[in-house]
Amino acid sequence: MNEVPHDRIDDSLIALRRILRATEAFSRELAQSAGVTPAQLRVLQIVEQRDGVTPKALAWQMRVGQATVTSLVDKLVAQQLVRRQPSEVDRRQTHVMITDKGRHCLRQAPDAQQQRFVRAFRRLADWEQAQLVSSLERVAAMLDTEETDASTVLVAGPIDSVGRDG
Amino acid sequence: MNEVPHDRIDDSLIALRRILRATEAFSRELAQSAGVTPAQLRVLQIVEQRDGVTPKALAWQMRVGQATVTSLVDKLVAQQLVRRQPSEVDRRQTHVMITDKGRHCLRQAPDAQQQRFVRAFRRLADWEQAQLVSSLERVAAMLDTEETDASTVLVAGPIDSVGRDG
DNA sequence: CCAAGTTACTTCGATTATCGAAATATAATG
DNA sequence: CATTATATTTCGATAATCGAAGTAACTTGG
Repeated sequence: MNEVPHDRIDDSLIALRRILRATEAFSRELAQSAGVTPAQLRVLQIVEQRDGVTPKALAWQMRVGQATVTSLVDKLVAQQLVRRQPSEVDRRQTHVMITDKGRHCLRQAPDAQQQRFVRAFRRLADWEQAQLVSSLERVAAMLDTEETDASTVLVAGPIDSVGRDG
Repeated sequence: MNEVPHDRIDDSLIALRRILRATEAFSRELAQSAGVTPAQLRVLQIVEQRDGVTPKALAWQMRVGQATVTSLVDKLVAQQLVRRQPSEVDRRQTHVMITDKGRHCLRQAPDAQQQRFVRAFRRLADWEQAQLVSSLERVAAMLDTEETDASTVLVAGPIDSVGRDG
């Protein structure tokens, strides 16, 4: 098992690269079809998932500074896609809440990436699906650093309710 | 096989999300340790792989406008990491060539992500590695659109020679 | 209860990435 | 040669991002 042909590692990295590129490209299109920028869409998605999230948590999850989050939330507030609500328990804190318009905006985005993925996934046989999940999780574990809080990732992960349409 | 539990799809998307987040975070660190910005690093990596690449090809591969590439290449030229060389066959074209300093800069980046991945990969049993490659390629195929030119992806994919050190 | 320190957030100023439109130079075509 | 097409750059604008400084509110030691 020490004999590892580099071809396989390269193949994996190539595939990973393809996945990343596809996702990046889709995220751009997706944001455009929702009428917001990619960074704003990320915020909006997180806020929908964790309604009332604080700017600090947003910053941590997105790996950007708080100043950046302030700026992004400003833009979304200006478009009335989210609103700020001061916390009642700790008035230093602000809760970012999604608005109906924000939800509607997310619904506008057909999420072509997930649709494509879901369609392809459904065509796979049961054992293939299981294997796919296991492999993806394995790769994720390989790349994940310890600093990543698993629970947060799980909460933040699913991007959007998927397949609930049928 | 029509009965597809959504849990599995969600699990896949969660894992994909984790992979993306890990990669994003690493790319930031990586670029920082190389002394350039993430976007500049992407250009530098591509230029190393496809020395003499034209701005148009760069723009296509990165999915950004040519104006953006011009700006990025400007920055890299200012740091003497790449240079522009007018084409001799078609003087409208410019070739972007990496410099020794540019190569050195890339070497400075330890590429923690790949190292971590490679280390983990080597610990897997043979059959596991094979399965991983196959699964990743399957996912990549699921996400890839037709517009993506396979040959270009392959040329551009491997980011860097990997594992050649040991 | 208050002074000092800490925390959460925003503001400000600067840099970078990005785009589209216009400009420039060159190639190709008829 | 005139026109059209292509490759690139320039220009002006917007967005994302950061660090540092500022503000308000909580916490804690006395």
